[in-house]
Amino acid sequence: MARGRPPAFTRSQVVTAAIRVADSEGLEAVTMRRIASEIGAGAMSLYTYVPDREHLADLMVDAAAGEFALPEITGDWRADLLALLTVQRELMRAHPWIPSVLAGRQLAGVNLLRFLEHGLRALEPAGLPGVTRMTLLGLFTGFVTAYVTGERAGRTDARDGAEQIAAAVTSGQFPLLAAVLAEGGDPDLDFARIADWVITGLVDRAAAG
Amino acid sequence: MARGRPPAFTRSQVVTAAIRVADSEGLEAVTMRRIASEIGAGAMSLYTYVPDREHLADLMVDAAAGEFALPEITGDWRADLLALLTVQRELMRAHPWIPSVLAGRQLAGVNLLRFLEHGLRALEPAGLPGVTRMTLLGLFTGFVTAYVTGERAGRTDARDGAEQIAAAVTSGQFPLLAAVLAEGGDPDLDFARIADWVITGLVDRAAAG
DNA sequence: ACTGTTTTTGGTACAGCGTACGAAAAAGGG
DNA sequence: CCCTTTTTCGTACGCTGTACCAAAAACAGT
Repeated sequence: MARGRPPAFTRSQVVTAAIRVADSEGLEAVTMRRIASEIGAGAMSLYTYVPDREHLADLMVDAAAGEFALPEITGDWRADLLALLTVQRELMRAHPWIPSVLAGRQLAGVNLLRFLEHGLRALEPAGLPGVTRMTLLGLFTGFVTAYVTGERAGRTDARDGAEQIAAAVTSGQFPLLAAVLAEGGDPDLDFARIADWVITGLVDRAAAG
Repeated sequence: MARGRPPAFTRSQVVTAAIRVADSEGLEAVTMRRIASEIGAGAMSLYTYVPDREHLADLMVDAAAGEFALPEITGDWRADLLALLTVQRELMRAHPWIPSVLAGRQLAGVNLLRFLEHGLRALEPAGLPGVTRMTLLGLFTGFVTAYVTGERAGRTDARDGAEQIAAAVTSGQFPLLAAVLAEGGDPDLDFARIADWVITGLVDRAAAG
């Protein structure tokens, strides 16, 4: 068995290098040549392990998801879902490029399916039909994505697109926005609290029909 | 006044052409050369109207948002927010590439700020602090994005990544997922109902603290 | 030991990308 | 009529993904 020239690398090696580069330099730094040189391979050798660049990005997301252990199921669906969403948040905070790979698509890698299966288990005691549970889990992930995005924007927008907002506010076209920004106030809406609103609010109403 | 050679095109012309191409052939078909030839300009002439390709994408999102009129505010925040989210959904359905431009970032174009201002107005009767209102609106948008993404995935994944899911299901690693998929059942969770869960669930709990 | 067979490696090459640069063109002001 | 200002767009460069293919490296059978 094992005919042919033996592989000098592994798919996991490729994907891991790509994740490392994306984490430190952004997704646009992940080029085939760059990742190849990162592991000491020729550029074209990557194509033995990965069909193309787009597929590589998908594999990166799934591999990143695989880094995180899923919390035990306790049977308390509120707590279990909160724990799951907290892990998803950690995942996106650790790998800020994930939302842009996931955007507008729905991947089905093993580790992502693991998350989904876990969510279905957590939701079991709530007694909802299958389709509803699936839909809710998709929405939960959407919330986490939106929260993390807003969280990071709050940290960077202050320097980044601030002049655009400032101009808009001074223009007087957006009085409520201006008022809210003037009012300031610490965000201090911690993740656990909002996530609990989302979870409880949605599941309760879904159960009510 | 008006010194110098007069412009042969307008920024809006560029952005409109880019939107048309993105709508019919996807965002990756939006290249500088392509858009230029679309309006009959030389490739480099675009840079008079747009700083670079990334900025063009941002302008596309804002211009697309500008196509949609915002519904009247009635004072019933539940209905008003539902109407707003419905418009946002229409926007993303009309321009499926929007989520991938928005992913992981927070734009501040005039038309997007108009949406935000409108949401703040709709939320006024709910009597929430400014920061909370802002956060909720961000989450609502995240919900719409997730819903639309799931909606389209339901239509295309059946042909697209189905073999990946099928393999996972047959593997026996994901019993609950397998059960849910076997159970089938029409999604039939219409947007208005779920959006109302989200709105009411979140606002109620936010009001409760 | 030699000769297929099979697989991986990675160099070369190509089309297409964003865009820097600069000469030509087209307007108004003096 | 020329000077200044602005826009136009051809040319060019470095970078991208990746098709193609010869060379290399392993095993199987004789």
